[in-house]
Amino acid sequence: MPSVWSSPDRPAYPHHALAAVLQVRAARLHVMLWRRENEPFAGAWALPGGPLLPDERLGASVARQLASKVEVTHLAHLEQLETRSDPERDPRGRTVATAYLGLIPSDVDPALPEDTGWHPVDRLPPTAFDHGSIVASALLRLRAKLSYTNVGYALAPPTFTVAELRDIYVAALGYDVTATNLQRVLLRRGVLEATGDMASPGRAGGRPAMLYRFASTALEVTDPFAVLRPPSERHGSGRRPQAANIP
Amino acid sequence: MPSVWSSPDRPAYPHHALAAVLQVRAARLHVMLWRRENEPFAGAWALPGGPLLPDERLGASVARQLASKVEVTHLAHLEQLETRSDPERDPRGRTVATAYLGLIPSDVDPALPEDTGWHPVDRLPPTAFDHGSIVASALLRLRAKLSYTNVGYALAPPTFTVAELRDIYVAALGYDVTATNLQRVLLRRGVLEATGDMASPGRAGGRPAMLYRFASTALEVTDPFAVLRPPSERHGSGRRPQAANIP
DNA sequence: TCAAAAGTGTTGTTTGTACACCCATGC
DNA sequence: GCATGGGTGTACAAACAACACTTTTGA
Repeated sequence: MPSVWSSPDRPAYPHHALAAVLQVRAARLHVMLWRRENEPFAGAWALPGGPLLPDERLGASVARQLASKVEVTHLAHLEQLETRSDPERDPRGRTVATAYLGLIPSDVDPALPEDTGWHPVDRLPPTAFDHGSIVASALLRLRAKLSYTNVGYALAPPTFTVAELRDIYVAALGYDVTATNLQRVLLRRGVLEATGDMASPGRAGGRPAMLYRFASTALEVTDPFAVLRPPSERHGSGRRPQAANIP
Repeated sequence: MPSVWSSPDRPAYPHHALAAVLQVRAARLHVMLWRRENEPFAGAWALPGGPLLPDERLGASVARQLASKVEVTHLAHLEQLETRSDPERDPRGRTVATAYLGLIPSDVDPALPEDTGWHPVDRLPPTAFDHGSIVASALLRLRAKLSYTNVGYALAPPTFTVAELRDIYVAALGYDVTATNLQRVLLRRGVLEATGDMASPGRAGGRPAMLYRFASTALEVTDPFAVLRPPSERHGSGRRPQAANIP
């Protein structure tokens, strides 16, 4: 097998896999960043990631590199985001980077290396390379998918009350959502299901809350676009169109 | 931390930019493919594309490579789709490829090189590499975006009747849409606007149709998700959430 | 008995589909 | 006038937001 290394007629580029790992912590959405020790961007914060290895796929590469930061089993969701190719993105020389979006449920608090920490997405420290804008992309992607898929499962604990879920959605979406309507929408869509258990009220009292869980922990499109749908099932074949790799 | 940059192995990979260019032709959605002359996959059909050059961004690379096939000015839309990294995707050796989705309006018929042609997406010839599944991804992306953005402008001529637009949507979506409701939805959303002109009826007669155009020829999200919207504008700040890089 | 928290009922609005009906033209 | 499309009007349904109201607990 020919070498993967560069030759004059086959220009080759170091390829990095990056992860924007998001988690709701203390009612705010955070992203995992590590502090660079060396130039370039010494002291700035960067997304975890690193070079793609010769017989690795990008998805596996991200997972491998994240393994040095957190237990990968905590990652409830991982999806490809976009590929950045600006020749100037790394001052040391040209690299191409493919970014992934990762999500961690709010109930785990993985031990992180010394140089790594969580930062609120709406108040990022100085970031290295183009990582700041990658975080912005990740945010947009997450917010979109929260609205029309069941990705919430990747941010929420295994079971939760509607109020707890509301706090997670509010943190992730960045705007207010009422528990009443959140419950109704997600139940109607079959995204949530009751566990049958109840949470005990806090010391302030109040009616005990039901515990819910996500009905599925695989990504599903739950709100196939309301518009331009195919003719209704009454006469037709009943097939709805594939609900898109949004992506 | 040891620098990966100074260490001897800094694996690099040839990177290809590919384009799945779609156009509605004769009431069917087609994709542009060229026939490979040489091994591997000699005789199979491939997406246009080629190697990323040393100071090129991926978007520019796709545009450059497409220029050898069609006039790039015909490309009404171009967006990044996804990056494929399977080590086995090219039997000659490892490559990474980033695919783009391109759209050409139905009223142009660009001259193509000898080896290049249009193929209905629902009846592809044998395809090279992973290009068949990339076409499938492009299709899903297009269909999703037709429903909640104004991408239609990139498939339609500058002006058109609702019936003509309907035919384009039907071809692209792969299921039936009524002209009546398509018109209503797109007008209500402000996606379409009347030109004031009329089309002359065919020789079979019939009421003359109004000519419409897309109000904007830049990609816009026209149906920010109907769900989990922020509190209504009546009291709040009125800001809707960023409508996502769907992408 | 009161405050706190959870959940349900109800109403109004928006947005879409379905389908009947009216309109303008060629022959 | 009549066939052939084009366009509008109306009815119906689904999905959601808003908000009042009821339920169930702790103190």
